[in-house]
Amino acid sequence: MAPRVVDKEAKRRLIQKAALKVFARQGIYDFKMIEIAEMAGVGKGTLYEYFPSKNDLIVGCFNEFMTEFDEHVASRLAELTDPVEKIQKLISASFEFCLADKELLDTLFDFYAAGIPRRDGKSLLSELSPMYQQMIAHVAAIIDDGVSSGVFRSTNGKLAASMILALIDGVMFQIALQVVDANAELLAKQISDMVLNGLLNNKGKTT
Amino acid sequence: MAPRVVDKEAKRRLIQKAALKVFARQGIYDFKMIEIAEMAGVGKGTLYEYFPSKNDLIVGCFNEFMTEFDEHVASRLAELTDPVEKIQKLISASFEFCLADKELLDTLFDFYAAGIPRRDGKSLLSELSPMYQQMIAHVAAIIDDGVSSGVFRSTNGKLAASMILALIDGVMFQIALQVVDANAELLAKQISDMVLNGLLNNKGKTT
Amino acid sequence: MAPRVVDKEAKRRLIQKAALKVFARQGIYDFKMIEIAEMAGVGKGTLYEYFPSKNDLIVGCFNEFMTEFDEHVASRLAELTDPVEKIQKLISASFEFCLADKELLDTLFDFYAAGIPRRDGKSLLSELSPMYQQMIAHVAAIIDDGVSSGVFRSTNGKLAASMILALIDGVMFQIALQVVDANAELLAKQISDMVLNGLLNNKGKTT
Amino acid sequence: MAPRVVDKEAKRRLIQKAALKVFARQGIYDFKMIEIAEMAGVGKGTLYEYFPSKNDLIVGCFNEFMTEFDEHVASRLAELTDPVEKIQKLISASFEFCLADKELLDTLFDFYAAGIPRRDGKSLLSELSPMYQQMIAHVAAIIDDGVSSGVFRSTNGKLAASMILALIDGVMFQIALQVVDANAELLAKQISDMVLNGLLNNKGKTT
DNA sequence: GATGAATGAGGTTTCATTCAT
DNA sequence: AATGAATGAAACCTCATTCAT
Repeated sequence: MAPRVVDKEAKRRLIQKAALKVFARQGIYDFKMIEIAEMAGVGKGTLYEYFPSKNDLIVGCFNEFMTEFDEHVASRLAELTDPVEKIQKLISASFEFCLADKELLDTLFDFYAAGIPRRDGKSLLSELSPMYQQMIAHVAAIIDDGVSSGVFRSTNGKLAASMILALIDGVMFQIALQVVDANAELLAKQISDMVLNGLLNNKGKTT
Repeated sequence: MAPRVVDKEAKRRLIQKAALKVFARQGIYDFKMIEIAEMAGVGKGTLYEYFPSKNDLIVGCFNEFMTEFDEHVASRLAELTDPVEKIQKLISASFEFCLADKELLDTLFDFYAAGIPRRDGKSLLSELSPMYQQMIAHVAAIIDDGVSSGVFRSTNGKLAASMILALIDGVMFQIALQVVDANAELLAKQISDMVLNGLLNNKGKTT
Repeated sequence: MAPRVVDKEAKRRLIQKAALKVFARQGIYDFKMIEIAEMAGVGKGTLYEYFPSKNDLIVGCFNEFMTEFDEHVASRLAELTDPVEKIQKLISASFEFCLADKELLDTLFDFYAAGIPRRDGKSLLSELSPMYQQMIAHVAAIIDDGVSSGVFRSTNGKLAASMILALIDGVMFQIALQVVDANAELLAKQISDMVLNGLLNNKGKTT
Repeated sequence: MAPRVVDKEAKRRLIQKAALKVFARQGIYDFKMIEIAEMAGVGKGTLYEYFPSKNDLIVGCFNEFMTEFDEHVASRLAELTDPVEKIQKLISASFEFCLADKELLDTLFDFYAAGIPRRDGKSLLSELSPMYQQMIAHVAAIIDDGVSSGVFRSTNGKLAASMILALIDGVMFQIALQVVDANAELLAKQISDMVLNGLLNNKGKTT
């Protein structure tokens, strides 16, 4: 005699999954609500039971994406203590996550662009900036740690962290743009190499 | 016999300038044609004399942006011969250009996101991918040059070029996101440093 | 689970009825969609639920008109066997139908004009030509029948059928133009008389 | 020292000719002023030197058409005195004129439809109705003449005139619709035959 | 809770007309 | 007199959102 029980959380995720599929195909600006409804196999009205508006749906998907990304990376770094390993893992885990689902990657930069504060101070994804700031702080802590222990040369940890994340984002972008191959392992290795060793041929130099 | 004579090219640029201002404020998806017309001080119909459609206007502005960027960077590298200097100049010139006009920067990532190929192979800015590929090739040539002359350690030039451009893009994004300060000189120096020297404290090591 | 249930077919006809009223007042080229929406007592968007475009709405009304006309005439001829009676009935039934609703008549010639193939082979109402051809064939069969049975003098049935339909259309046009009175009975009688007896005073002639 | 002399009347006709070409291709509702300007090889502004508005251009072309038609028919009937010959000539001259220029024919029914008075009393070509009335009167006079002289059986001249013109219009329409062949001579003969002799096989009957 | 028919605000685009040259 | 660049009113059509069922 219990009323029909609906797992609201599950249906919400169903809709978000459908939305991400649509985003990947059309971007976050050109899709129609009906397309997501159809992709999810529900009625248009149902979307509004779970998301009060089109924008809320986009924001919801973005938040879900960021949460999962954070969790994924955090879980990978959990056991590590060596700063070098942590940086290497951060890079490889980021690629792992974003390349696991090609559709995510296509949408990532829509999210990124939508997170940039506009002249009027508004932006669709106003949460992106603080989230990004946190990531930088997190990585900066790793680097500062490495500098303290002498494994990294003395540098501004926050700035170095920025660079590392920038490099990851930039390469991810090139993958999405299809100007580099989506070879997660090779890229992660190469990035780690550049980040750690730089370009110059100064091995063995004594000056 | 002849009616009003106008410099169509100049007016076209006037409209593009106005469009970029509007893009910076509203993004390339949320603006209205009337807003650009008003910003440019012309009638709505006039826009359509110069750009056949809203999309063409966006594409036109993007092409203008890329052309100017290329020209700027090319002019800065023109006289240089040293690969290290070239890389340093590439980085600093990129920041110079993009930070000179804050409005451009806000729009850059809309352009970037709009250039990513969609599942159906179409994208609003289908020219971005080949243009980016060219930039990579150009930078790769510099690096290969440096490897040949022994100033850079042996590395895959194309991949390294990707990394450098990725780093620039990624940092630019963080500036737009307002998570790092828009200090062009400092950033360029820092990026050059990381690119050239890496993070590891290996000076003086002999193997 | 089910939302509002509506008889879509009935609403479609409602819209068509409203459209014909507007056509009668403004013609099929000068009306605005909002006018039909208001006449039908629905929202503008609703029109597009039932007709994908303005042109489709016009075409839909035309098809409805032709279907009803055909059905009306067919029903009137159903029981008849005598070719003379059939021709007379065809003429009178045509007038009956078109004069029953003055609004139809005003629109008929918009439809006719819109059915004429343009230089490029396209026309708004491309179905008119084959439909008309069928009508001719149908009437021609009646005439051929009458020629066989000797009640009509020997003649080209298809050509004679053309003439009869031409006469009906032409008179209908004059009624719409308000240069002859819309007296269906008198006109039908007069037309039948001309068609059957001609103008010449040759009764009693022996050669 | 005479200023540039422009034959305004000639240029006006040039524009009208161009307009009729465009009408034939697109109809009188779907064309654009620029199309006529280009067809005529003049600038858009020039059209407005000769016709104050788009509607005036249409009306001007229509008037030109009707004037030429009237003149053509009148000239053909000029020398005739026999009512039967006059009727035959009226029919053949009408076809002659309208089939001489296929483009005219395609536009004729746009003009006709545009001449039908709307519910609001307005119509684009308000002159059509009185002009048509005059034609009927003219033909009616011929018929009345024939009735007086005994060559036609007693009939309502005005009504018979209507029928004859209706028949001509109706057949012309079928030619435009491409459901009968544009064989002017055959059709004229056939129409004359039907008009004069009717369909019934009553030759030789003595009742 | 779920649905999709209905809606109308809103935005792109067209094009007749104007008028400076 | 001739022109075509500029204009903005006007109208089609879309689609997020609502809400009766």
